Amino acid sequence: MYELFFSRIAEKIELTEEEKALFITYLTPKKLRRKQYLLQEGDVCKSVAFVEKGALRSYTIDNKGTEHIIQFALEGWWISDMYSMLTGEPSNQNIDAIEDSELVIISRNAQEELMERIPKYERYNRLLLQNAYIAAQRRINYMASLTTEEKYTKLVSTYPDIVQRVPQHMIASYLGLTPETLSRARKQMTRK
Amino acid sequence: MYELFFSRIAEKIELTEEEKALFITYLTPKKLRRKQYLLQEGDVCKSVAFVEKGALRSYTIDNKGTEHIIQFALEGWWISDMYSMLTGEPSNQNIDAIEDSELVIISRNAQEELMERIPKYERYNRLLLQNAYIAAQRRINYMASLTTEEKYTKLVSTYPDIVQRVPQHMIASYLGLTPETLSRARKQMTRK
DNA sequence: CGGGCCTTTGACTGGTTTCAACTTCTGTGG
DNA sequence: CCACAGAAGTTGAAACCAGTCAAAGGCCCG
Repeated sequence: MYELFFSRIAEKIELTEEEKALFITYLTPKKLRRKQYLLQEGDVCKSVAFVEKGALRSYTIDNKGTEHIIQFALEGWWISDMYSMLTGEPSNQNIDAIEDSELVIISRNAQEELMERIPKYERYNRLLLQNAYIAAQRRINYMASLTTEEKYTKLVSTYPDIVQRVPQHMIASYLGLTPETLSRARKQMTRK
Repeated sequence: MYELFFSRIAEKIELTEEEKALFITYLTPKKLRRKQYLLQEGDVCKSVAFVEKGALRSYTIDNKGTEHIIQFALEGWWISDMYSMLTGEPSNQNIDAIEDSELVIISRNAQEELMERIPKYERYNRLLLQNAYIAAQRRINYMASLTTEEKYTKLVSTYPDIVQRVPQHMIASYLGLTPETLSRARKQMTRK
């Protein structure tokens, strides 16, 4: 249990056995069925989730009823609505499972305490956020500068596992396209 | 000197006088003229910059020669190419001054050492990154879900100072629009 | 005062969205 | 295990919005 969780942490910081034991007391496992919500719009987000197994997504729904996918999270990824968690305001996002999933949950308080008691974990989180921020900036850049085909190609090369496991209309949503447009772009590409 | 710098840090962590003194030994002031580069595409980014005064922007240039603004930084903001700094690879971004500016520079090494010696500063950076990441995610969401007019309106309400001080074609670039489209959108809006 | 940059405006083009119909796939219950 | 309903993906046609190209006007800076 928590194998992937600790192996991912070990990539960035070294925990002693005692620290690991302490860590475990703060963790809660959780299983989610496909299509089940982890967070619903209107709820306050009170934890972060690490994906041990499965696949989730976070998304918003605009006033026309269209979903906009903010993030996917496969094995080894973290997911939550940090804004809601930080401010205590109700979330405008939904998070649900794309496949049956197994998660490791850390509550907001647990997160704070862990960082207090194990400063290395604060470092871990800083590094994580740094990577997430860099990736987000890059995504913004791609959204503004790439053509439809290029966006899709870039996604395939960067996250092939996502493209394989996630339904195409969600990929389209993630890329800021309609399902029809993505379908047509893919067709175009196979002609080459 | 460094007034704004330390007052912004004080909003998130408390530094003792000794710590502050130590801090100062790691800081380098730098002035930039309007249009002067802080970082050019192809260079490796070796520091982060805090804006004491003035306004900067970071941007990429795509293969058609079009600029895409990634970020603005006014007084109190940080700016750098974190990816290049982290990896040591040449940057694909440019950073230059929109107005004559005064910066506080912290080199990559200084940054690391400061976080080692003053763990609170690591916390500060985590909090900073958290906010930056949240803002980036929100921007992605807005890019995908808002109309042209809504994007502009949102920017005006969120960062009125940016809209006032930055040329309109840069605002357009930041929003992922052409200058013409933004001009027309603004015209539409004044009719209401 | 002049030149260049920025913004605006117009006409045209092209890519994406929208709406609708049809096909294919999937998972759920009989 | 099959059948069938709903979801997902594909395709077509029409409408629309933003991009492109070109030109004119305005404004700031040297």
